[in-house]
Amino acid sequence: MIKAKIETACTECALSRLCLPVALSTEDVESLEEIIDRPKPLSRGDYLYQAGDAFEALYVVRSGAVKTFTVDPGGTEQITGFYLPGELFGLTGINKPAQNTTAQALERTNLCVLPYDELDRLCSDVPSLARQIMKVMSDEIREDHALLTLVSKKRAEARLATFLLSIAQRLKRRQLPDESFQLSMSRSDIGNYLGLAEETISRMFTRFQEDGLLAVQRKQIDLIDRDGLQAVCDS
Amino acid sequence: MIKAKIETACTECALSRLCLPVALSTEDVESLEEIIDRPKPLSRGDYLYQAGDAFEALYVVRSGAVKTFTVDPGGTEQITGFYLPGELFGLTGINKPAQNTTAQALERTNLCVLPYDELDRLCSDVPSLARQIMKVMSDEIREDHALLTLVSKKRAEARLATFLLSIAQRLKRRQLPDESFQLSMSRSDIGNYLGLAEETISRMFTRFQEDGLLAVQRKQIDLIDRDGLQAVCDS
DNA sequence: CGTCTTATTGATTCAGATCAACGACGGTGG
DNA sequence: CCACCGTCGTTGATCTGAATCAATAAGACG
Repeated sequence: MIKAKIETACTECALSRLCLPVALSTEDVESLEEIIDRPKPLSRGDYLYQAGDAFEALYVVRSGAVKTFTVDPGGTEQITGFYLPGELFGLTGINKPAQNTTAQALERTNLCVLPYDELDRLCSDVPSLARQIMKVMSDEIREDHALLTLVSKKRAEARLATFLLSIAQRLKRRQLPDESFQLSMSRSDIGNYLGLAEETISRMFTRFQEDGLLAVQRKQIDLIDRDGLQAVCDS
Repeated sequence: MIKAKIETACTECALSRLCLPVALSTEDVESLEEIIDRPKPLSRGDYLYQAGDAFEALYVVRSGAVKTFTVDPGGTEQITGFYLPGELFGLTGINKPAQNTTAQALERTNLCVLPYDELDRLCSDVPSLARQIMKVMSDEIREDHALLTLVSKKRAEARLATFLLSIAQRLKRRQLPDESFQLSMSRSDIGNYLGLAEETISRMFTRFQEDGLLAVQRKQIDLIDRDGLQAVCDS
């Protein structure tokens, strides 16, 4: 079957342990399987949905990366998350009339799409699925609180060091290289996310490099001294 | 019945329109009713639960006020929310081994306690209850994102003005006085929440007063020029 | 190969933190 | 009921981290 490469079943998917199926029986995964859509890959810059769109689905990144952001009434943009392979997003739309977030691909990206009305129906039959969704939501709330602490209480170096270690840790969980990787987002995106100017991000990268913590070449990052970076996180 | 005053049923409760029962049938509210516990009032400073405690329940404020906060590995405290009458909290513990948040009463406070294992069982029978909990969680995520934008992108005056208008709006929804009210949290708590020093909060209060936006007497706040305050939010 | 975007680096400014001192409540016990 | 003490809030002076403004450099892409 030609579509085989794209239509990887959940049961075959290397990410399934990290995704929704984690708490489900084989049988329940098969029910989930039936409602999942795997659309054609998105290109860098493509929107998955925009603020104001009807809420239709949850999404899981299979490959590539996605950012989500809100725009407040005054036009201020705030990036609320970067999503890497195996990560579920789109939860802010649940039971809301419309999306208030926009989601955009940061590079060529493949997704699993979980249409929400069918997912919701499935939740009635499979309580553990509802429970798993709630767990993912409560994880998201906790992560948001950690980010708030970072942005509200830590200095610029600590913010960037924490960000980099978080990316590395998430790559590692997906068994992707975590010492040497490509950032898919711009300096300006990182700054927006961390509440810093893009110039500050640049300067911090330079400083980390001078301090022998990492090697930077544009978007390519090589972690050299993780303990050192970890120490910077607490400053 | 002597306990009548404390044991106000959900169906009688003025807050029920704002609380979980909003999406439930009378019958389902009665099921919910059966699992709700209404303990004796808490005094200022009492802990509802602390980080590390087992996750046992969700909570609704009936009167008084509660703050929740996290403490990161380095000991940094971050207040993650203030909860007023009718507001549900405790969601970060769902499907987690333990609380990572601490909840503390800011003044004499009455609560409704929803034991989670029973609530979870009820969710299997009443899909709209699960849906309503998910909605509250996704609300919380959205609010956290709004707070992140506030802390990461706005100046001190805008942060405090937004905070005050948000309190007023929430009081109004509960039909409580929203022009003239008592803040139950300290300057230091407000500063912690908004990512500012307590001295800065003090100075902003003074400035707002000089500008004729409000009158402050210690914890007593009287809003004078809401449009003016609103304008400060966008600066 | 030229153009456009993204990143880097430097100079200067500024908002808010920090340090320090004082004042005003409010709770407690005599 | 009043006086004391401790906490909380206010105000002032100074410092500093990061923003902003400005210019250049380095890729990316057509």
